[in-house]
Amino acid sequence: MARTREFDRDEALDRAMHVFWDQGYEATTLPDLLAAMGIARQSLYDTFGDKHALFLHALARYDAARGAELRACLEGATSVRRAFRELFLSIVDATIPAKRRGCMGITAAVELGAHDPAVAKASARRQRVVEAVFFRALEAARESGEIPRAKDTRALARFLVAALAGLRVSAATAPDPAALHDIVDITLQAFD
Amino acid sequence: MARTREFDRDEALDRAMHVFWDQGYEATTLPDLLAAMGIARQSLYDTFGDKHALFLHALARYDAARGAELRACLEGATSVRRAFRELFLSIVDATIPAKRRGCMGITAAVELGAHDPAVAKASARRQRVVEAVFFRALEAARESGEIPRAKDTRALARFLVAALAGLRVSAATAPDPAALHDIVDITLQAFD
DNA sequence: TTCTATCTTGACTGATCGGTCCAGATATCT
DNA sequence: AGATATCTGGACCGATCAGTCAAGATAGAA
Repeated sequence: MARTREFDRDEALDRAMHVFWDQGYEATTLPDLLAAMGIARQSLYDTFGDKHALFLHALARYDAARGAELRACLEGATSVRRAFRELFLSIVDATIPAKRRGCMGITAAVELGAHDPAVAKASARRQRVVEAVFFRALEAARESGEIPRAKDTRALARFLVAALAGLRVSAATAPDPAALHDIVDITLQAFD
Repeated sequence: MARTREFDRDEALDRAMHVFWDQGYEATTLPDLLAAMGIARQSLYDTFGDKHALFLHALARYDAARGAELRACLEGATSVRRAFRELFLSIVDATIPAKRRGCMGITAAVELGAHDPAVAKASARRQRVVEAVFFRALEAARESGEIPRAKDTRALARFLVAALAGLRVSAATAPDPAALHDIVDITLQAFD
């Protein structure tokens, strides 16, 4: 009936995601995207809509991948505290070296959130999802006795979401391993 | 000998700062700047150089103002802990309402830091300055006995810098007062 | 008053932006 | 094999970008 698409939609979206992730929204041009995605201009518009729509698709993909990663980190962990420690340290390690890539979610929220309702909504949603993942893990830990019964796990989850963002910003701003480890250590004291 | 400048340099720079602060670097156009500053194109180039140089000037001005503000908050406070509480809460209050303006420093670092050496350098410097201000306040508090002698004030200062960034990102992403107050409360437990 | 250095203004430039259109290629279905 | 729907590539569009240039206005020095 018709010609089939020659490129893989998800792979192309993945590549677009990485370009936006690396450069932000405004600094990314269509030629940048086309080169990275390896597809023609018209294919991009046919498949994803315009630049803004493509960005939202990429952001959703990022959120999904990131959410899965977080869940994998925390669910079924023997010690939630240790799981969070590893999570934070993995961010420290991932942000320091040559691959100086931050968090696409934070970049999107900071760069566009104030003026772009769709991005603001996505950001708020992402924050809720992460908080929920954290909260579930903390609740499980409280029931298992790892965390004191008296702990306000809702507040702790919120704090950890903010701490994660703070760590990422710090890591992106001044990648000093010693300082970042200090930050992680004190953050984890919130479990006591 | 020659005609005198008709506009006030600092006031014009201040207005440019607010535009960048509000919109970020890439999304801000020369016409935006000229309209806000109320000066002609040529005057901008003569006085501040190109857009990028103007941004660096604006960022430096922001850092100076912000640094003075922080010092005023912390220096001479009777209780450092209470001073930090007020500092954090002022950010919560300032970020929530209509004036949904984030932190120009974080925006600059996140949007440009990875690819713009001058901005990266300014961001790192700002972080060092803020950490130093925090550190001094904490040291003074330790000597006055407000904080336990055993506290690692260097680490605590670093943590508080990160916490501040995390709070700002959270406030910009999902301005829920209850959640933000939870975050502040747990952050302040680091003093115990 | 005259001279002159500098400010102001607005037109202009080449480049690049995001987005559209069209012609030709191609794979699937009948 | 033929018909056709869709993909691909590249030319093209008006708009807008940051930055420059030149001409006129203006204030201070002599």
